[in-house]
Amino acid sequence: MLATGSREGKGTDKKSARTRLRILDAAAKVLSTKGYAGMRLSDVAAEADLQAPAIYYYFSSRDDLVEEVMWVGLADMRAFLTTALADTPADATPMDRILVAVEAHLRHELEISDYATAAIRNSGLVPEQIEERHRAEEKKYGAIWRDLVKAAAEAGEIRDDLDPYLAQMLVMGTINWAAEWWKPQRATIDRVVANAQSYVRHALAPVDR
Amino acid sequence: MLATGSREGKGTDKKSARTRLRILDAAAKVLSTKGYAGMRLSDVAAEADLQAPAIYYYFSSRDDLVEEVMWVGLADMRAFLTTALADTPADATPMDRILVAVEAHLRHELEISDYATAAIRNSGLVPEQIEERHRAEEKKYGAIWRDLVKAAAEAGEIRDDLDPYLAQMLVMGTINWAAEWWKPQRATIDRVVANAQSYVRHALAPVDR
Amino acid sequence: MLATGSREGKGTDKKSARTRLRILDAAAKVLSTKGYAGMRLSDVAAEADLQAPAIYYYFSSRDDLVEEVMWVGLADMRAFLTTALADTPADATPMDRILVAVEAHLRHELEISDYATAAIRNSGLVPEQIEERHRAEEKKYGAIWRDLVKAAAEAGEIRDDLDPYLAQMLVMGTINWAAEWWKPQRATIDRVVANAQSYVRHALAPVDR
Amino acid sequence: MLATGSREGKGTDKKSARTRLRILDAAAKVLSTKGYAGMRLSDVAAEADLQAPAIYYYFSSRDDLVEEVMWVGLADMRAFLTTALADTPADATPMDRILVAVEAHLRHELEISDYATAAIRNSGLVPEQIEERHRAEEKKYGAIWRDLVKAAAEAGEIRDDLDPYLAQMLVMGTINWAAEWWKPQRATIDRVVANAQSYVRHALAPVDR
DNA sequence: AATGAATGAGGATTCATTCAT
DNA sequence: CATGAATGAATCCTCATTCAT
Repeated sequence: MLATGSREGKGTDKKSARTRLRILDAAAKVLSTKGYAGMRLSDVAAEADLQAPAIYYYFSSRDDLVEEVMWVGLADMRAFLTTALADTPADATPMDRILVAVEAHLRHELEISDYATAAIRNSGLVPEQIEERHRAEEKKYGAIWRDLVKAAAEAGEIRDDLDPYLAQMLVMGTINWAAEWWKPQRATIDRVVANAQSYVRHALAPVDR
Repeated sequence: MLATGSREGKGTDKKSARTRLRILDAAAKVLSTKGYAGMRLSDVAAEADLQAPAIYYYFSSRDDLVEEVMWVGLADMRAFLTTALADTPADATPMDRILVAVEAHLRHELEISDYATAAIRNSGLVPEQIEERHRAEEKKYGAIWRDLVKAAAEAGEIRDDLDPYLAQMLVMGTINWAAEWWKPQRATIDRVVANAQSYVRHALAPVDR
Repeated sequence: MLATGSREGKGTDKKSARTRLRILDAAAKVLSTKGYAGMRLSDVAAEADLQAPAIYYYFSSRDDLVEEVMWVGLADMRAFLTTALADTPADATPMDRILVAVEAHLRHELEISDYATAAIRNSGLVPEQIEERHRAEEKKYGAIWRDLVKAAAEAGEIRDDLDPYLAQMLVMGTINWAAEWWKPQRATIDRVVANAQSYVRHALAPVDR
Repeated sequence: MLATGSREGKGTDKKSARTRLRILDAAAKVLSTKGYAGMRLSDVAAEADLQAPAIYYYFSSRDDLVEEVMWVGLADMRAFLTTALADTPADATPMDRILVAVEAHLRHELEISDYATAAIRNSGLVPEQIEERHRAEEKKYGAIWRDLVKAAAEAGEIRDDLDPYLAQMLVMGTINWAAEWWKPQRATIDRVVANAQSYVRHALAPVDR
């Protein structure tokens, strides 16, 4: 659905690039639904409306395709988050920035969900080789959050009884898990975002007195 | 590690029952690591220290085994939670009970992790047939939480700006996600529990005034 | 490297004919190295410095290409041998003529080796259809040798204890096998020729008395 | 048809060992006919009268199977040759021993032909990995011949104008090539052996005077 | 109660071949 | 004349499952 710019040689051009993207989208969808081991190339091909061997014209192996989906999932997420934070007014407090991040993460996860869900859900299910490179990208994303939490802690916007690392992980759980339960019928994304922001703010903030 | 009683015929006996449990434990372990589609019977067999065909003496199919692991995962969790709540002093507030539930869930998830993680992680990855029966069991577990949240909301212990359903889901995310990141080296379970309880209490509670 | 005239329409012209030859040369090389079943059109294309589908402009199928290589291999060999024998002085003995043939065969095999090796090595490995037409060509080549041996036998230049047919086959082995072991580093072609001639002459000739 | 003793664990016992051997025999047959790249596991399976996947119960991969066939081909040949030479009377001359070797090689090649032909024909057609290990075994076999030729040369039983290395190669060609042309209809093995021995003796021996 | 042996149904991947450009 | 894109027919290999013992 959205892939950060163009990657690799073969076809930044027209038809070719679109086919490649169609395959990537299809893979993201299947991957987020069936998981790494459950993704069959024939499913991906059907979803992309072509024959399975055609995939090999664009990706050298199944794992190559998976890796790119997961990479795109995280990279797009990071790009989205980075942009959102860059757009934050200069006078925003560290906690404001955390809430901006919560919104960005949720909106991306629930709207572009295929890539993001694929990346999130298959985190521990892929073979070592993919895992490693994925882990590296994951670290970069986590680093942004760590900095956000750290800044808030130093500004006294996080309660003393919370360990910054654990706090960060609990927040990630709060928002990552949404991919598992959220369905459009249950609540609008706007409502989910509003609730999650309130939930997270109070979860972290010192008690007003 | 712990399976709530034995269902079905075959083995309430001694050796037989123990082998069956060994297989179940092995399956839980593999299932929580590799996911539904990635679990091979030969892996399970190796982990249980026997040959793959032997599994068929105790389970009629791969899916049957998976289903039982996931069922045990949830059933044990529910039993554990129910017991914990039953042991709560009569004068405990609804919020106190929620925090007891947070602790029970986390301890079970992180200590007995294999069954619980298997059940949690594979929630959306199993085939319809299993999914359906699992969903039914999941509902029962969710109902306990729904009642806890509802009671707290009616007692005015949950902020007005939170939708009870969404609040419940956010809490589940907070604690379910721990299975993905927690490792003994990073923090003791006691610390995780304490942090999560504080996090959840403040996430839900009305602002002190 | 050398193809006896151009058969078929397509390209007696310049560039076209050259490309066709480049493909044929490439196929000969790959065929002599990897064998019939191991020859991939993409290998041939790479060797000829073009894309695989381009081959179809010059040859109607993979087998067609193979067949032509093998045919050229034998046809060139026969042409070379025929020329060499025609150049033999009128007073040459039948044995002299055999030794001329040994030299011609060896030089051609080891110098133009690709086509010859391809033809020799894949003799029994190609599908029936090709095999049959190849066998016919092979017979013509074998006929020359049969006549050479026969003439020598009738002139009393071959020992009585040798069966002419078997003798011919043993000679063919002596010289055909060189394609398998000969490498420029080990010995010059001149030395191989000299040794082979001596070897064959004595192998066949009646004992001096 | 004949494999030197028992190799590896799985089954030196009854049925299992026999099935394994049936597969090996089948592979040798197909390999000698179609060549490395042309050998399909389904062909082997059909020849061995079982389903293709069953092969994986005995061999871990196609290449593994090929390698064992080729190894057996050479190893059996060497064992056969060694035995034949050991049985040679003490007063045999070096040339006598060469002729014994010629007979042993030919008989083995033409009678057990599948393994031997497979090993001989596919010498240059297999992938590097197999080639390397095969080459090692081939060296051992070649060493026996080198010693035979060397001994004959030192005893003055080989003409001075022949290079020992080239002479050895020419002999190998004489006898190896028989696998390509010999068919029971054309001549008995006894006749082939007799002709080849006479051919080789005179090819190498100094001229009587 | 458990295993060795074997099978059948897939699933990834390769490759000759086609076709529009 | 040649290529990029795509396809269909294999082919290797894996894995759940069966069955005789």
